[in-house]
Amino acid sequence: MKELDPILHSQLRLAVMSILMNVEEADFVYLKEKTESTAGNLSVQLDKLSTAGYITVTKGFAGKKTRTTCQVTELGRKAFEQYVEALKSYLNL
Amino acid sequence: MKELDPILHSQLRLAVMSILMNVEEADFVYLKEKTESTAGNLSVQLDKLSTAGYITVTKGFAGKKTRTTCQVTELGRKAFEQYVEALKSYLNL
DNA sequence: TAAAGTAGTTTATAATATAAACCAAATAAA
DNA sequence: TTTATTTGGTTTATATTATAAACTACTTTA
Repeated sequence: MKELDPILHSQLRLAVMSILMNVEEADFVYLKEKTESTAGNLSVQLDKLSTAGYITVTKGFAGKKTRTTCQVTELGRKAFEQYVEALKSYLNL
Repeated sequence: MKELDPILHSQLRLAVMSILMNVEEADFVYLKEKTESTAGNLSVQLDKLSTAGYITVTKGFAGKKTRTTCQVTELGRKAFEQYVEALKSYLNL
């Protein structure tokens, strides 16, 4: 049986990646709302995705407020697609 | 976003369930080989699935050797199907 | 009958996820 | 204008989970 990438096999990280696969970019606040996660948890998981090279995290400003935006990388896109393929063999899809 | 049943969202437990969904029953040794897990890990995860009511574990004999066989329950079958549905929304399938 | 193998379980440890506590800047209220 | 309050996060402590190592009991082989 295929290995399931442990970086992606986590509910919150998978949710974040799932969102990022369908948009150009998404910011911290949006991801937090969409995933209904706590800020702390989200922050940690974004770090892990970023450290793995699956997303880029950019800190900027929206007016005077800080704004953290995320984008999936090419590596992340590939990892996600491979994860989906691996999972299919478990789910009988 | 839908919740992913934490009992199923574990590589080894998911692998076991995936196997059991397609066969009448499977024994410990077979599951261990198929999943390439250690006996200890498998034993623990079978317990969890059993405690959740997702599988039944029956201890019997094959000749003089002990033989532990597992079967998925109706509850387990439903949980697995719901898990698949929930995952689909993450994977864009 | 001693050694090695089989079929597991129990327990200790490492890794993970999660939330609570915290911090800094901006805005609102007194 | 100083003092709450809110916003947008990060760091750290804790609970949960996964995993393998160590162990048990019984069987087969030498």
